[in-house]
Amino acid sequence: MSNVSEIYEKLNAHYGDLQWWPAKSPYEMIVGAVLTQNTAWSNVEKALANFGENLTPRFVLDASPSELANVIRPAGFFNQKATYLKSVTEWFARYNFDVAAPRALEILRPELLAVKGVGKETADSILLYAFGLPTFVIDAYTMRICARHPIDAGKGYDAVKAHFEANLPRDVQLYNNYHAAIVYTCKDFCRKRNPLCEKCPLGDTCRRQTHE
DNA sequence: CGCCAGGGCCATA
DNA sequence: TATGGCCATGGC
Repeated sequence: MSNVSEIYEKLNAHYGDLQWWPAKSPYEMIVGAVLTQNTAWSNVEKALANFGENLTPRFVLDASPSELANVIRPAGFFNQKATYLKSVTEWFARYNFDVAAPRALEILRPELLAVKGVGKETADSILLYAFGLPTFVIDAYTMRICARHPIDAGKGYDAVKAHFEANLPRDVQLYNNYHAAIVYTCKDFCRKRNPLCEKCPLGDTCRRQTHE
């Protein structure tokens, strides 16, 4: 029984089965994954809302860089992200903007990592939450949980990802739910500024019981 | 006012 | 391979 699975049991007991990502469609999920890079989700929501009826691959591909940048302005880094959205959408076009057909993780992940603006976290998020493939997502929240709890996951994205996957059944629903629960936990309790360790589902194993 | 947010790219050593 | 600078908005 590893700490990885023990922590999951506690999170699942608190949050239940989330089966998550705040998006109405796979393409919206992909756009959100890029827009949320080092950005508060509240700002991503504003940018997504700015698309209106234009949250489509066609609009993103056809819009001028400055036009697209203006739409996503509230999400920050808008010039970079405009080009990133175009490049990831061009990649998605290879698959007819369709996530339904069977895809191999071993093919899609290297392809995504070769896309400008798609790093490991964004790639894994897209693969797990849009394509439904079993790859564990590591983000700043996951790193924070690892730092505050007795999880000897090693250092760096690849090591932490490998540690989680090695200690869990290779299951898409589980990966989805686990990462979602980590995000909820960090937003609700395990915050950087005002952590609520007393009420946190993981409070009993937290190394940071006291607030500075 | 400063710090932070669900990263990633690029230059440099 | 591993840092550091850079990108930028909005909430607190």
